[in-house]
Amino acid sequence: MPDVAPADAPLILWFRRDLRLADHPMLAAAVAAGRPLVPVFILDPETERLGAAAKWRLGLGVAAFAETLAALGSRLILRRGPALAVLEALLDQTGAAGVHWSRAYDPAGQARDTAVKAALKARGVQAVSHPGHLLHEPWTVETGQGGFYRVYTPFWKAVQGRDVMAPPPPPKALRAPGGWPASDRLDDWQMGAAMRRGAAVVAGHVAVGEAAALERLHRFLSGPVQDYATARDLPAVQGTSRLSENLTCGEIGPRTIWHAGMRARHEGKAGAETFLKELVWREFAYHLLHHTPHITHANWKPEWDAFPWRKDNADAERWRRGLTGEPFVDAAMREMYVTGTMHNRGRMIVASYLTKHLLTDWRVGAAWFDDCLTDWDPAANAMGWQWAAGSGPDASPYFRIFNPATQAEKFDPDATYRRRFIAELSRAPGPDALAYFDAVPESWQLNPKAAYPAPLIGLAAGRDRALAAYSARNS
DNA sequence: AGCCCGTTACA
DNA sequence: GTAACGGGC
Repeated sequence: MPDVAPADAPLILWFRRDLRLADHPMLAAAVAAGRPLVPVFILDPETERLGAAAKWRLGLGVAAFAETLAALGSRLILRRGPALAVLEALLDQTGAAGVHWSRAYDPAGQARDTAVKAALKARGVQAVSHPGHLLHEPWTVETGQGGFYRVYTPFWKAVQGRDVMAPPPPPKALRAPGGWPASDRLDDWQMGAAMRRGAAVVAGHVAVGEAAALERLHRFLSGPVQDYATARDLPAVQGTSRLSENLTCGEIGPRTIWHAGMRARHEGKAGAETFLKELVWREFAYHLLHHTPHITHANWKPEWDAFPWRKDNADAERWRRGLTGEPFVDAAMREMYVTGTMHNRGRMIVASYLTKHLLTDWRVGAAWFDDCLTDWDPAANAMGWQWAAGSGPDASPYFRIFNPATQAEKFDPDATYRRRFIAELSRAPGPDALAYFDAVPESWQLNPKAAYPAPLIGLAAGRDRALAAYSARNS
């Protein structure tokens, strides 16, 4: 639409999970428009619904981003309520010419954004959504037949040779409006309320903000990337970039990571290609989420609706508490409580154990990850759980059941990881193992001196039971 | 991005 | 005896 608003009418920049200055197409476009800018973060119902750890972590990101904006002579206005109502009030208060944001790809976010865009356009103001969260818009990657990809490897082949937009540089200054609209105080939002005791423990393991994210990227590419292909599988080793936490809040853009990874590959750094492939796994998850949004809540393959998953149950509660008696499983579950993240190897093992050995619905596990992960991502969590359960695309066949003991021998041969997180296995437990008891709810009444529990189910018996349930459904 | 068991090849 | 490999789950 033609821009007929007065020249000094500001633009509202609606920030969501894009809390950065660099590699930010929306911000670059808004700065180029030359108008005063009113950055806003809205605690809307969709954001309120985040899991405890994700919401707490997002709050830290918002605080850091507000400081970043302040250093540029701008501000981050905080408002709470349904997004459309908040934006309409801000439009009235500022006389803004329009609202810009970076696109969301999850079903709830998309539904919200579609309604907001329609309503704003009906008011006669600009409503512009921009790319930025992904390397490529999901609808632009197509198979030869014009469909979407269901299998990772062809997706990777389609994506690896594509040009990725060069990241726009960060703006040096942001033009302030003549006056600032009122802002809530972040502390009043209590975004960490649901974390209870856990926040104090997990706080020691986060790296918040754009500068911290870039530091992680550069540290990784200047060393650990060389061993990434093998070290990434060892949970006792810090062999990964750990950027998932920053990516999910948008404190770093995927295009920045892509170009840095490509440079490392050109420089002949071993592991760089494997690293790029992991970034493309994230991209693939969003591709699937866009084309099959039911992946978040329903079996991706509907024939799995007949499978007799157990709903939530006492075994699943033991799993949540890191008390299955299976050391690799419990170490990983406790790692999540202590650090807010879980090593990828651990995620595959605990998901296999819950869905196969404990025959429990993958949605029970996915819901727990929603609540506990500071790096929670709607696309990756859904794809990962369905991959593990066997109900997803490009999924492991059902019979691919992880054996936690075999996995431990292969990937944690000296038990460093298991002992790091399970106090009961050491006479002198280390700080991470003890921190678990400080992080969990007091109502669990856990104590590091208690005996480590016997396994919930034998590994062979659990495997046989899962295979039997599967073949009963297929005969 | 698995596991397990049977077979085979070779020390 | 044990490592490597393949097929079926």
